[in-house]
Amino acid sequence: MKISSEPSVGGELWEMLPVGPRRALAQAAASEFGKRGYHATTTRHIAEHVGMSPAGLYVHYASKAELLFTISRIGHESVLSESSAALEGISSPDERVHALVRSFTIWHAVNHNLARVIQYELRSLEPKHYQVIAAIRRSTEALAAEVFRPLFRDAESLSMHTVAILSLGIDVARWYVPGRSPDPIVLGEAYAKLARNLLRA
Amino acid sequence: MKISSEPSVGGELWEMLPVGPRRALAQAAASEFGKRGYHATTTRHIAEHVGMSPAGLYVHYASKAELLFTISRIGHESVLSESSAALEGISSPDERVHALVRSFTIWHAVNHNLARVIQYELRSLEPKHYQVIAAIRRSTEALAAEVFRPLFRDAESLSMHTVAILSLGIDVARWYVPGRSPDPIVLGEAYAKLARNLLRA
DNA sequence: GCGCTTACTAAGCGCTTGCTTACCTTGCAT
DNA sequence: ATGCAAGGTAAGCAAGCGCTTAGTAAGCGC
Repeated sequence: MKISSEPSVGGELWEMLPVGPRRALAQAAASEFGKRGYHATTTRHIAEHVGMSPAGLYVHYASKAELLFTISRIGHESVLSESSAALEGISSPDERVHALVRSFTIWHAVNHNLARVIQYELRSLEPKHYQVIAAIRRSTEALAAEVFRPLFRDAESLSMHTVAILSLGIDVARWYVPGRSPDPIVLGEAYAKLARNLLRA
Repeated sequence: MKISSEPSVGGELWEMLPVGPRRALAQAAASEFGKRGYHATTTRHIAEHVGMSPAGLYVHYASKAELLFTISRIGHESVLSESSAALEGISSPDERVHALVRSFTIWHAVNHNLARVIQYELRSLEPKHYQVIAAIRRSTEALAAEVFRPLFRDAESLSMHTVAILSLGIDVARWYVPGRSPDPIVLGEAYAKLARNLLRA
């Protein structure tokens, strides 16, 4: 049943936005926010990135905050859906751990710029936006905990190991440098093995 | 020889600054930068935090950037010295790994606010300041690699495992919440065991 | 007592910020 | 042909920013 659509490592990230200025602005904002941080990035930076006047941005987005929200939502939904997709058809607990960690790590390596935004700019979201994002994050964490649960007895130990393994993937966004760091797929495979070592207590 | 001075978990962090407004301002800035981020924090926030007028800050620091540099340097030097101190008198490779990870993790949990600044505001440093900070970071990473080296054959594997284990400690700064998260010492002990599991390949 | 340094404040300057306004095209249904 | 919505620009506004200036008050050596 996986003939027509392979996982294809982060291809259709921006597909939920129409081709055109709305998508281009979101991509530009993701790039700039990821490089400089939300508060250090000006609307003029973003506009210039797409070759538009500063005012042109407001034809497509109501505010800089809405741009951050859009980006953050797309990123979080992508992580969740790719993690979920990676588990499809896999039933062995060990293999499920492997598939999840591998997918999660690869996502943060391939999309390290966007990952920085969604992981480190949560506090820059407006309260109403944050609530929406937080809900998606809870789903992702719940999915991970569900995958790791078969390997644990007590909830406390499960919780700590879940946090630790997600930490490994998330922190990739902080240190990953395209040229100097390992290939995403190599890294994902290595981290998946690391996680399985970590989980045999 | 350890009669008078125990490690004492992050006690003398600010002692290199004289008691008084200079120290108070640094602590206030660390607190505000950690909470809101460097670029979202204004000099008025910091001044208000110590009950001073916005202009009073500039009697003790030349700029907001110098405040960030001072904080970052103190934090990085503290991590390095505490990590180094934790290894004193320990010769068994396994125990050295345990001591380092334990100390590193505890530091990031106890000082999670300052840790956020030193780990996530590197790009906010001015180029000249960054060079100084980067040198300290290289020392810390070298220390960690030295501790892990006895357990590895090839340099590539050592490098990846070093990054991964430091990731665990650093990412504590991102998610740690004083009331809801484990006690720093408990967490440090747990993560040290995690790291030893991780390192038996 | 005097002069000088140190620590601080009130006021505000120059600049940048996010965003708005007024206007100008272009494409297209009627 | 024409009316009009959609997408863009030039100019600029109000607010907030880091930081400076001018002045005050207290402490201290002599």
